[in-house]
Amino acid sequence: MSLQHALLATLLDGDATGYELAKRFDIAASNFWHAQRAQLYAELKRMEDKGLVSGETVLQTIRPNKRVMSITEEGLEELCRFVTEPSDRIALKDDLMVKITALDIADHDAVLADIERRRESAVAQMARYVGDVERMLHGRDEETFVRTTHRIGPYLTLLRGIALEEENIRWCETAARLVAARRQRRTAGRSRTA
Amino acid sequence: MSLQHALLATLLDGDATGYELAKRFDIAASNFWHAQRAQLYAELKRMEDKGLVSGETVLQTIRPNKRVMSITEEGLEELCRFVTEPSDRIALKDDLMVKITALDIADHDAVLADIERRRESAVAQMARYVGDVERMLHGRDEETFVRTTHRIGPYLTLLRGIALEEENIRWCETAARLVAARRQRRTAGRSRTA
DNA sequence: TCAGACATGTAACAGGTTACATGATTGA
DNA sequence: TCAATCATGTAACCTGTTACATGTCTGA
Repeated sequence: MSLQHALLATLLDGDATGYELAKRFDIAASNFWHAQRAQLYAELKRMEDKGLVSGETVLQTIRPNKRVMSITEEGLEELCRFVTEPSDRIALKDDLMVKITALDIADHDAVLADIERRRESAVAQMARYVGDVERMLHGRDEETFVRTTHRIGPYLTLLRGIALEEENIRWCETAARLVAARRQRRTAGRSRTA
Repeated sequence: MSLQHALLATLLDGDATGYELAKRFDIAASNFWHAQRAQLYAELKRMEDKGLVSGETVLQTIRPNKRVMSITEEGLEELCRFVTEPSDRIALKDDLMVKITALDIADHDAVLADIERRRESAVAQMARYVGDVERMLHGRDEETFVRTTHRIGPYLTLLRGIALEEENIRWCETAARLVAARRQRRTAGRSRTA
């Protein structure tokens, strides 16, 4: 299982509580992983038992106490080992594509609305990624950035996120066009036979 | 859960045994879903109990007997209902991106090899999809095809698969270039300080 | 002769989701 | 006043993976 590895990689950005980590993970890993908060707490506990992370309780007065997790030497080693292992194939589940497969037996308007929702969220997500990249480059061009930065990993995953969303948007537009064209045909056919 | 819906959609291509369905699913849904054979048998049984599919046992002599599943009226209705529902967000887990995130702490050569493997499988997968599209169009141009075919759903998911793989290939090339550039820098730095 | 296709399934385990419980503080 | 943020966690349940069991036929 590599949610553990995903969490270790996220901790490279600095120590965090489970709560903070969940939010960070949701942003930083949004284009390649997703996990529930409830899952993180359980996973972090297991990781602590294994010695991959260590948690320190910070007492607070007006807020509930928190446990700040940090990656240990062993965690770092385990992450290194994982990074040099060959990867599995991408696991994905896309509801919309199931609907698209069965599109022809159902109401086209509902599917068109669904495609439009997907397009809109892709546009929004892409804008976020573009902003992140600009903040990361901080005025430098890519070549300079790659030469001078401490870590290029997060930059590369952002590029991926942008490319993925662009592709998403393009596909949504094509699909909407073709489905709409077909709906016309069906409607025309219906009025002819009516 | 919508593995059930994914299976119903796959059965629109015709009746099938669990075994056949698993193979079909692996090909037709390869760019948006993946399921284990063991899971299908369990799921099909549950679907039969619900009345979404009906199975007929076919006795065979030289082969083990088989159960051919077909979608029922109720299954069709349930699928229609599902298609008009709004979709969830895409769920994906990509190991490689976790590795890329943590790339900077580990051996770059291993990651480069991993990126290259990903690129190669994307190239192969794309070639398969392109072949599928050609077989589907069967000499017709897109406009004619969309006007005359019985189902456009499978065509749209194929377009998506192709776009996804193209994007994959492009990203792999960019990432490999940037990681290689950085490895050079590191190696140069090392020899300077040695 | 050996791998792979055909064909179905179970059992054990690992991973993931949803709902619930608690409760103060802060900003709209 | 209402929703959101901070902060942690449990319990029940649902999904998904891996390994195992069985046995013949076909082609390389």
